[in-house]
Amino acid sequence: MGDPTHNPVGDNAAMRISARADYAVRAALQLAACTDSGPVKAEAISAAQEIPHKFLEGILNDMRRGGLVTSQRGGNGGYRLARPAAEISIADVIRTVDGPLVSVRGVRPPELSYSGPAESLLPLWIALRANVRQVLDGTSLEDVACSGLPADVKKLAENPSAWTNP
Amino acid sequence: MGDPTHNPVGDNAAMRISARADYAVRAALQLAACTDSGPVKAEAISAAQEIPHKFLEGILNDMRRGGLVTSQRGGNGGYRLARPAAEISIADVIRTVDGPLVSVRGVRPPELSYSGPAESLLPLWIALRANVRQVLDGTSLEDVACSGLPADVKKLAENPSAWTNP
DNA sequence: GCATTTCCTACTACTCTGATAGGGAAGGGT
DNA sequence: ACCCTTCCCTATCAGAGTAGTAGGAAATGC
Repeated sequence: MGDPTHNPVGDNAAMRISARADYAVRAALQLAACTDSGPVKAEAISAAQEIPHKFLEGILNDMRRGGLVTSQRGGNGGYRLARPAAEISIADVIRTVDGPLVSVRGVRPPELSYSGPAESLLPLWIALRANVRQVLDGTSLEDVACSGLPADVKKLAENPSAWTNP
Repeated sequence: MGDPTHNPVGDNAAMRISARADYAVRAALQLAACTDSGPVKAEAISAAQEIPHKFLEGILNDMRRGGLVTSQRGGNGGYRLARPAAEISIADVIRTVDGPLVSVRGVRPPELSYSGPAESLLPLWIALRANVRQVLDGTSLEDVACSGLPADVKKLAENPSAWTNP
């Protein structure tokens, strides 16, 4: 008992950022960087960020439907951000391609209800979500691509213990 | 364009707490509550928290292998916490049944590397993870089951805007 | 030896993830 | 008018993970 080499069920994490979300954010950052040089082709983004290009096409399409980017077909078409990079948060991008930021058992925290000794679990999930939002809603594409992370986020990332695995 | 009724791809969230993790925490809380009354049967937990009992059995087993609970078979056997409830964090429980807290595309943040305008994405994920840890590592079973959430967590949960969906 | 309760293995149904393939539709240049 | 480029749409796929269910073997206490 108390087996120190215990490995959980899978090697999969409890809260995971999907490849879609990661790719979407990186694509958006690429668009934020190349701001005043006309539309950027999917192929260019795919090459710059090493994202499978057909997969990326689908993601860019979702972002267009979500109103995050606009597109132009033909000759030298491509994509560009629909709004200034400073007005698009990382959370906006993730929500657009992956839905709500945080859920528990598939439902958003406010829809949950617990009883007995688990009653205070609901406020805990709410606090967790609030903390996730603080980082992802509070950081814009411009912050990441150019001007540097917001002060509070930078502070979190500067703590060396934040970089170590459990 | 900018379709206001846009619904992402699935209705699934970006970062989700699985049913396993939610059940595991609630079961552990139930054990934390019934501390000095001998071992608690899986069936009792399952009834109290409305968790499918065969599913719960598997989860309790994982927690035993992970050294979080001890078990006793036969007559009036059951489960109890292996350590005092104040010394087991919510993160401990989740890691035991679901692996690492946060991952991006299946790998833990420190293993990632980004280039170009996405370079500052790594510290962002690190900050995100730090914030998740702050809540889940900083809250014990006892906090949730009896003594009330830690001050900083309570503060997060008291903000009304934390309770609204985007 | 018998009831109880944990422990183990296997199985199922379904969904999600991370892609790939092929072609159709729009736009621009000449 | 033509053609080339680039986005846009639909379909398909293999593999993995999720949430359970089922049946029985092994331990414990009376």
